[in-house]
Order: sequence, then C-alpha cells, then structure tokens
Amino acid sequence: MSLRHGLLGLLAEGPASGYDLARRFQEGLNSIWPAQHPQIYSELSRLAKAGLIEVDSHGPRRRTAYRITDAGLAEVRRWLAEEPVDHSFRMESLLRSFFFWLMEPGDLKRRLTEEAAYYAQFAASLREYADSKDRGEWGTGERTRAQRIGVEAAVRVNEALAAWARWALETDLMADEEFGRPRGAAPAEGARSPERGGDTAARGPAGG
Amino acid sequence: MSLRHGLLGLLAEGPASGYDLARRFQEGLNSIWPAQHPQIYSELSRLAKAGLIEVDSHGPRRRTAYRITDAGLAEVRRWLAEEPVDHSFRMESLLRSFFFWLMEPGDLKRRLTEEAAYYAQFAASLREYADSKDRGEWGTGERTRAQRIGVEAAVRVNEALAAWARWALETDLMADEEFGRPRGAAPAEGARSPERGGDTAARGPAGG
DNA sequence: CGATGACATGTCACAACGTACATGTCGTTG
DNA sequence: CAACGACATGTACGTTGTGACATGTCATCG
Repeated sequence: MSLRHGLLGLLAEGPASGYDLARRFQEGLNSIWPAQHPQIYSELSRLAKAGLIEVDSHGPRRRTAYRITDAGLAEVRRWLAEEPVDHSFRMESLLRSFFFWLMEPGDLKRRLTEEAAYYAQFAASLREYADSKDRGEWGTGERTRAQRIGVEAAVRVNEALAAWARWALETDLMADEEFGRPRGAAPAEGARSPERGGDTAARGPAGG
Repeated sequence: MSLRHGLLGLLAEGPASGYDLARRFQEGLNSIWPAQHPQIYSELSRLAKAGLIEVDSHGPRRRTAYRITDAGLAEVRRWLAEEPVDHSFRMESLLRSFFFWLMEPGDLKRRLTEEAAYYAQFAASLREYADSKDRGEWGTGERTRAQRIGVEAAVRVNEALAAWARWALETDLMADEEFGRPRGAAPAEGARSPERGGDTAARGPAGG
C-alpha cells in the first residue's frame, strides 16, 4: 500500500503524469522505495477509479496528467497521521553482511571497499543536494524546507553505511591473523554437521 | 531471490528446520529482510528440489531439518562474491518523510518523537547484543566475529535514524514560526493547480 | 524526408510476498 | 485425562512487484 500513498503524496505537490512520477521514483526515490513504470501506471488507474485522483490534462504524445482530489488529499493525510509506521527495512546489503563469514578474505575486502565507496559517493551527492536546498536554491517554501528533512534522513543513512564499511575494513576483526588466513572452497566449520545447528548465535534481540 | 540466498546462508551455519529459520527471520532478521513462514517453507521445497539443500533429519512433531549441500554452499558463495549488490532500500519510514510537509505540525512532532524513541530503543537493544558478542558470550569463532560486523551495520543505521529524528525535532526548520503555524485540512499550496506541477524541487540527484 | 532518440503509455506472464485459515503433535499443568 | 500453549508444517488466495515486450508520438538532425 505504500506505493499508493507515495503516488498520492507526490501528486499533492501538483499535477503530474505517470511518466513524471516514474521518473521521480527512478531518480530521487529509487533508493528508498523502488517502483517500475508498469506498477505506477496500473496504480494510477486504480487511484483514478477510486476517486482519489482525476485526470487533470492531456498533453502531447498521449501524455495524461493526474491531479489529486480532496478525497485523495484526505487519504494521504490520514495515512501520514494515523497509519502505524512499518519499521522493517529491506536491505540486501545488510542481509549479505550476515554471511560475510562465508566469503574469502580477499573477496570480502574488495566488496567492503566497493561498498564504502558507493555509500560515500551517494551520501556526498545527497549532501550536496541538501546543501543547495539550504542555500535556498529550491525556494524557501514550507514544502521545500520540510522535504529537506527527508533528504537529511537519506544522507545520514548512507553516511552511516559508508562509515560502517570503513569500520569493518579497519577493525581488528579483519586484521586478526586467524580471520585473515586464506582458505579454500571447503565447507565452513559447522556446516553439514549431523547434530542440530551449531550455536544460536545469530539470534539477536526481537525485531520490530 | 534474496530470500533464497538468505536461507542458504543460514543453513550454511548448520542444519535447521523451516520453523527454526522462520524464527530467525522473525527475530534478528525481521528488520533487515522480512519473511513469513509460508514463504520460507515453499522456498525450502524449491531449494530441495534444486538440490541446493537436502533433508538432514526428522524430529518430533513432523519436524524436518534441512542441511546445505555442496552445490548450495557453492551457490551462496557465488552470490556473495559475484552477484552485484542491490543498493536500493525499502524504508516506509523514509518514504513518509518526503511527505511531512502535508502533516499538521502537532502530528508531525508527535510522529517524530515516536520515531526517535523507537529507533533509539531498537539501536540500544542491538548495541547490547553487539556488546555481548564483543565480550565473547557467543564464542570467539570466525563466524561469530564476522556476524558481529552485520550487527554493527544494523546498529549504526538505527542510531543514524534516531539521531535524524531528534535533529528534525530540534532544527530551526521546525521552530520557524511560519512552519510551526497551525493550519487546517485545507489543500496544500500548489496542489490541484491547473498548470503543470509546481517546481521540480523534489527531484534529487540520480539514485543508484 | 528518413533515421534516431527521448517521450509516453501500456499489456502480459510470472515471481515474490502477505494474510488467513487448517491441521496435527507434544509437553505441561490442573 | 482434559485443556492449554508452544511447536511445526502446510494450503489457498489475493496483492504487489518485475522483466520482457509492444506501441505510438514528437522533435531534431542530416
């Protein structure tokens, strides 16, 4: 249901076509809530059928811009104010990190180095964008300033991940000679043992 | 495809049943890669059919433990080493933040306060778990120490979000009297205007 | 005027995911 | 032994999301 509300939220800024919205999801929002155009177009049809948006105008090349209705605006607001937040992420990058022990040290170092570079670079580009907002280059309206808060969240998450990857490279966990010892493709210790699975180590505290 | 590899990764630690795996996804991994038990059971069947895992043992109450095969182990390793990382997140919390400008100041403050508390608390509980790993309470094996890296990532992301929510509450963006001015449920400025959508403000830098 | 490329929208089939429901086992406790 | 709750696995169905393909428009450039 998040895509539905994401689209309504973007349309609350003003009329836009499916193509516009797809571009915004592709560019700024891709790292936060990925969405491809087929899903966007079909969701728009559904929203229109439900009366939450309506056709605003037709442009060249079959362009169809939608505009949010009062009902739609009320629905985003209701979602924002009343609907409980889903705190679960979905981050492949973090999932992978739980299996780093299966990687050969060389591959792991290479991977972590790439990750650090990626996150640092992305954070920097977001930070630059945030700074340009701070300089007032996007106007000083209420909306712009509030969106600045959202950008800040993305910046901080990416910076945190960049710092994490660097930390992982530098920490003595990596430097330790036992950990650093190269090994072949032999099965990891503990795997395929007949008795019930190893320790319960990876069971962390209950998740939200 | 990530669930598939997530299951293989967990089974690389040693044999486990669908129930065990579902619990681990529910507890530690829920905030990183959510998965319900029906999905896990059906994925296990598929993995078994593909020869990446095999039945290890049968226990009481129809319990069926699986064990990873050589092919399965090779497949996780291939995934970890060769498959490109998908850097897109999926965070409802961040998506919402792009629409904060639609919220009434009171609701927004309440929401941000809740968010700060949630992330701080979750980060703390993860931090405590990480510390117990550092104290060696889960053993000092290669696996445990490497998994410590994954926990650290989760800690840092949650701490970053907690700090962000506090920052958002404290920043003068919030204190500004114009922003703080209460308003009714009237449509936001810019919405439903006849001409094509407002400024292009929210278009950030290209996402990864 | 033909080729090219960005614009713009869509269909279709399938894979992934979530909720609700169904079933049965086993240990504990009253 | 009856009731209960945790253990354990599954089916069925609907929704969400993805990848591949298909179609047509318009501006620009040679």
